[in-house]
Amino acid sequence: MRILIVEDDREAASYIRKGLRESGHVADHAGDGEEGLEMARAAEYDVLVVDRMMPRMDGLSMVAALRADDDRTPVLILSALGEVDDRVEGLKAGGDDYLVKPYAFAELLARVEALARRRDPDTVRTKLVVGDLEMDLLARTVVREGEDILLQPREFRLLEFLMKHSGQVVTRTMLLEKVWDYHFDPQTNVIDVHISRLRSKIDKPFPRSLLHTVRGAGYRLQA
Amino acid sequence: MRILIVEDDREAASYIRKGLRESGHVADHAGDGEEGLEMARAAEYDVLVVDRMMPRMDGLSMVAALRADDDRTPVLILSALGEVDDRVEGLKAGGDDYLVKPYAFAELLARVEALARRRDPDTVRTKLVVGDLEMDLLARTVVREGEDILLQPREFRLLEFLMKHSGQVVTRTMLLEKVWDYHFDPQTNVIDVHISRLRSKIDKPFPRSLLHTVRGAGYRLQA
DNA sequence: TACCATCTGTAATGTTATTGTAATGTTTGA
DNA sequence: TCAAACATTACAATAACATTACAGATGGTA
Repeated sequence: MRILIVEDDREAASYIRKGLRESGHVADHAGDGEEGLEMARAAEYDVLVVDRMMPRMDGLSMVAALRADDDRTPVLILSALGEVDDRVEGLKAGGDDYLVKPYAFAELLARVEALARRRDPDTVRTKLVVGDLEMDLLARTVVREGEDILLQPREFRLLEFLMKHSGQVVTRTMLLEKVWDYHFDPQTNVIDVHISRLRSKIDKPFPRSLLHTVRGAGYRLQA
Repeated sequence: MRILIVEDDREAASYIRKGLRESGHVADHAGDGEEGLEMARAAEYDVLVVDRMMPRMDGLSMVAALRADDDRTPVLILSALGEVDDRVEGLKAGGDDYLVKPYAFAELLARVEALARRRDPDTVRTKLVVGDLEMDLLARTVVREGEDILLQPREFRLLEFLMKHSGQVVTRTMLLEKVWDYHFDPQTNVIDVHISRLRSKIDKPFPRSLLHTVRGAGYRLQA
């Protein structure tokens, strides 16, 4: 995600920037409202994080100017003021959310991501990618190294779930609930069998395997 | 909740501590900034309550040092000074909230709990860090100095427990109950064996060891 | 209806990794 | 210096996982 931070306090800005980058986003920085307006007009950002009080042009004026241009990029306003009236003022100026200093970075991150999600109704991911393995949810196809792989419906659901949680361990209980809709332990080895079948299709024909067993815990899909 | 009180006035400290404990929290105490910094680095706290003026290292310097480490644990600063400028200074140093003496304990409690809640509204702690040792609970991975470390399930549980109580002595009885689900003494050396195996993986290959024996008491994981 | 193909779960069997035990060695503190 | 506490090692039992074959269910088609 591309995020523009408009904040005159360089220290605060670099702190936010660093945190956003660590969470996998691209973050630019403008030092005041005028510069921020210019940058926001020049490039497409997914979210703007705007300090309320700044030299030259304050945050609210900047947002108002942007909205006058018909730019609807979501804006999170940062402010040291916390009164209800200030909050209302901030939202009236065109802000989409309002965060009062001091705030925890985790909260800023959560709000920024919420704003972005709100914009395009939860960014319907239609393609999943893990390493050289790709799944197209609409076409219901799976490809690895350019080779088409045919999966049975249950195998497809299983792989979809694993791909959506790639890098994380997925437990047997999670699989039973999310892939089989079982809410009890069937006392059989259904999972083992399907994992085995899936492996024979997505891993066996290729040099590097993606589906790893984490003994005592579950399975992990990882490049 | 785990809270660290950094306060040189022992009487004040024990008062706060007692109150926090009565509210169901675990509260540790450090007598000055240096000790506080050390303890905060060694263990994971949910909130730090830091007195502003202390011998050796004052509260603001301590918080600044912590932030320089990229430690974002929420900090409530206690101070006898009440001017607006002091408050700003406190927040600039990296404090998250500021409470002026004299205060009512109820207010301190409210603020501490608010800070903890604000930190992650719904995010569960998924990563544990002790020194250069990191554990990702979702991915079920352990890394030290950038090296991946493979652990057996029981070793993983053991280390997870030690990391969650880092800086504290963990007794054999605690380990038997929480890692083995034994509620009796198996009269064997299971723990010794597993501690040994864990050490050979997380400590032996590295210059500084983290897992220390506390003779007659148990073990302590500390940077 | 009968036929066929496809999909999925079960169960039997094979394989491997993990864990506790016990034997033995080492350190520590009184 | 001695006993207790802790550390290390090897090994065998067993629990966890993998694979295969098979059979019931389902749905389409003549």
